[in-house]
Amino acid sequence: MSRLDRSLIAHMAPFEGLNPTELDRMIGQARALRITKDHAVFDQEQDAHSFFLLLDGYVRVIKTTPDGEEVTVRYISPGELMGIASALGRTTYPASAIAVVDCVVLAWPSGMWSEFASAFPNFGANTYRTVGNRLQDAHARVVEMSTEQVDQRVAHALLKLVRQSGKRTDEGLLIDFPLSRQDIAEMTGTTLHTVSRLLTAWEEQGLVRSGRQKVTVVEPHRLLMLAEGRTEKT
Amino acid sequence: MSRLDRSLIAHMAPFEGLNPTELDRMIGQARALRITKDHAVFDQEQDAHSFFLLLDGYVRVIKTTPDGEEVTVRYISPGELMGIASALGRTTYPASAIAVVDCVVLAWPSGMWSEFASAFPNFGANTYRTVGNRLQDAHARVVEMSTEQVDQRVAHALLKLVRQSGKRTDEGLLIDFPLSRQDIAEMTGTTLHTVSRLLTAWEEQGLVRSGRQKVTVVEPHRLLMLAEGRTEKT
DNA sequence: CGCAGCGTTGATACGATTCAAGGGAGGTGG
DNA sequence: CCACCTCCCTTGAATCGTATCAACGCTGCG
Repeated sequence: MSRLDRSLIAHMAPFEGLNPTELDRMIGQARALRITKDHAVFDQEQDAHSFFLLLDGYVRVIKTTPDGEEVTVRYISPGELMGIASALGRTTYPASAIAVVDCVVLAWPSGMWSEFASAFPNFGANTYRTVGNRLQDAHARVVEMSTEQVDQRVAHALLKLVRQSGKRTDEGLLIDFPLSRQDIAEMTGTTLHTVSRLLTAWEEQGLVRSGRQKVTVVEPHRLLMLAEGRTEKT
Repeated sequence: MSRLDRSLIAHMAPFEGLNPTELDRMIGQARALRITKDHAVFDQEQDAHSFFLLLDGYVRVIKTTPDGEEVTVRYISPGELMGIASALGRTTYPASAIAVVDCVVLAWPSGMWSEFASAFPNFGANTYRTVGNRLQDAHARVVEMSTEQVDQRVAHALLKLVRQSGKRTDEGLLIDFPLSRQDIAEMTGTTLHTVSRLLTAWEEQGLVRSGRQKVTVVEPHRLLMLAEGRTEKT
C-alpha cells in the first residue's frame, strides 16, 4: 500500500487554510479507495460509516423515490467532499453516490468528522461553506423547476456540467464523462425522449454536438441565451 | 423599551443546550422588532446586516426571479432562525422574508453570529443542524418537483403547512395564517387557477374545507394517500 | 357605495409525456 | 473476424395534464 502524501489534498478547497502538520494529521487517517465505474461509493439509507473526498473521476449523487424513479441531485468533481452526513446531523446517507467513471476517493470514518472540525476550525468552516453552497444550489434548482420550461432547464443543466468539467476540444466544450439522454433527463425532471428531441434540434442549430453518452457544447453563449429565455422562437 | 428575558428563547430549538448565563449573554445583544403584516423582515440581494429569530407570527421566505416571478422557499414558524446568511458564507440575503401576519422578531447583527457560534458551540451546532435540515428539505422538494404531478405537490404542501401550524378546530386542522390560492401556487410551481380547481374538487370529496385565504384539512390521512399517489382515480 | 383583491369556472391551446417502433454503435464470444 | 446482442438513441403519433385566456361573482374594507 502506497503511502498517502499531503500534496494530494493540499490544494483542494476543503483543506484551504490548513497547515502542513494539520494536513498530515488528516491524511494519516484516510484510506484510499478505488471505485470502478457504475459502482456505489455509498448507498441511500445506509448507515453513514464514512465521509469521502473525490480525488479523481466523477460521481453522480442520486435519490431514489419509493416507486423506483431516480433523481440526480448533483455531480461531484475531484476535490469535492461527499457523504458528509455528519455535517448535516444525520447518521444515514440521504442519497446514493455512483461512480460514472473509474474513481479514486479518500475515506474517513464519520466519527472523525467532528474531531477534525473542532481540531481544525478551517476544515469545519470549509465544510459548512460547502453545505451552504449546496443549499443555495438546491434552492436555485427549485426556482428553476418552478418557473422554467424543460428546454431552459436542460440548457442550464448542460451549462452547469460544462462549467464543472468542460474540456476544450476543437469542436467546443466537451463534458468530460459519459452522459446519456437518460442521465440528463434525471437531472432535469423530464424524459429521455424529450432530451433527445431537444439535443437534435440544438444540433441542427449548431449549438451543441452530441453522440452516444457524449455532449459537446459548441456555442455556450447562445445556449445561455436560450437557458435565460431571452430567445424568441424562430 | 421592555427588558428582554431569557425565558423568551430558552425553550426554542436554536438555543438547546445553552445555560442561563449564555442565554442572557445572547439575548442581551438582541433587539426586538415588530414587523407588521406584508412588510419585509429582510430583502433578497440586500446586505445581510442582521440575522433573526421569529418569536411570534409567520414569515414567508421567497425568491424573486429576474422576470418578476415569485417562488416561496419556505414558511418560518415561531422559534426558527432566518436570515442566517453568515452561516452560509454569504454577505447578502439569498431571499426575501415577508411577514404574513403581524410578527415579533429578535435581531442580532450578522457579525455577531460567528462570535456566538464559537463562544457557544451548542448554538453553532444547532444552527448548522438547521442548515442541514433545510438542505434536505430542499432536496426533497427537488425530488417532488421532478417526479410528482401538481395535485400531489399541492397535497404535500398543505400537509407540510398543517404539520407546521395546524390548529385543531371542529372542522379539522386549520392552517393558522392567511393563505391564498396564489400563495399555494407559489409553493408548488403551478398557477392559482389549478390550485383553485384542486381545492374545490377536494372540498366536494370532503378532504378539505377552504375559503378566502383560509384552508382547513379535514381528512389528513386521505390527503396523504393522495399526496403519495396511492389513490386510483375514481 | 364602490372598488380592490380573492376566488371560481368554462373554453382553448400547447408543451411534454406516453406509446410504439426501429436504427446504429460498441463490446463480446464464437 | 464476423455475428450477435445489448444498450443507447431517434422519431412519429396519440394523449393528457396543466397553463393560458377570458369572464364573472363575491366580500370586506375604506
